[in-house]
Amino acid sequence: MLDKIEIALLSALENDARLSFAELGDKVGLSKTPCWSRVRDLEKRGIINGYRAELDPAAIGLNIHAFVQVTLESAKHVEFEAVVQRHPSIVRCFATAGDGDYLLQVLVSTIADLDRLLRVEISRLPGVDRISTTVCVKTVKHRTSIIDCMR
Amino acid sequence: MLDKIEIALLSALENDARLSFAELGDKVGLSKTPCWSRVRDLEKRGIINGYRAELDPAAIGLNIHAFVQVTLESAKHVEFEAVVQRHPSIVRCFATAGDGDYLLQVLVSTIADLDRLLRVEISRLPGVDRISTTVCVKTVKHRTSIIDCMR
DNA sequence: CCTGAAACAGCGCTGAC
DNA sequence: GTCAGCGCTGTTTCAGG
Repeated sequence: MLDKIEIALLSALENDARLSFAELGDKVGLSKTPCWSRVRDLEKRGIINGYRAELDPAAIGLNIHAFVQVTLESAKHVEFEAVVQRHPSIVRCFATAGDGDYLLQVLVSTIADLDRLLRVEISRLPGVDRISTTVCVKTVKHRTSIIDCMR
Repeated sequence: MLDKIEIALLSALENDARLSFAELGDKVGLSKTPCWSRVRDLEKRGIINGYRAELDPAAIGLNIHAFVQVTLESAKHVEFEAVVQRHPSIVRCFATAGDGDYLLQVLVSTIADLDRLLRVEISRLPGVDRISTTVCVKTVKHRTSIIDCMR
């Protein structure tokens, strides 16, 4: 599925997406031509989804980071997901098996913002029965490369 | 704290970290020199933490995505965090306020891997009292740019 | 599959304005 | 902020192992 060179390419690009193909080639032991074509191939196969600048939330004033477990009372999944998609403070949303139907990851500036988000924006969403919030007090680990999970 | 041009730069780079400074300049209405110096400044201020290729976990065989809430019985935080840091399948770890002391995000290939991770690797970690696992069955939303949370 | 060379436009980066 | 400039890079194509 993935050979050693592809894994090396992915690992390098997960650490620094702005590497030039010459630098990339040095890291994986390839000249820039095959290096370029293999990266292009990884993009076409949907393995590389894009290249993103990683920002520090706290550095731009997003000091509150929380997880919200949502339980729906009724089959309002479509409406609920639509609202979630368009809400700017909801960074991620996962449908889950276990307690709760959804897990939301939210990012806001102040506790007042969090309060408003939870009590007036999420709780009143169509079909929401119960929410349970967990505030993140420290980021212990933030792995930048998921390719290491494969070993 | 951040002016309009900086927000535009961050937004553009969160969508495509491989943009050249000339392309970036076009998007924000700047020539490439000030564009370059402002991005460099954003990096030095710690607002831009790096540039990462975003991979599709499922495309590389990481089919199981789960969240694990961990409660510690004793003051073994240091040892626990050290093990978490070095475990390849644990992508993220947050210390939390609320039910549970930590929230782990894990990525593995198969249910068997998840079972082993939970029952032999995490449960037996120093000080672990209770764990509660939530499996992600669908990613509803995965916002690539957090700069939108600021409005 | 890979390398190496050649080509050109465009790039990162510096310095002067 | 702008502009001009240097050397190197990205991308493509080609010939060859």
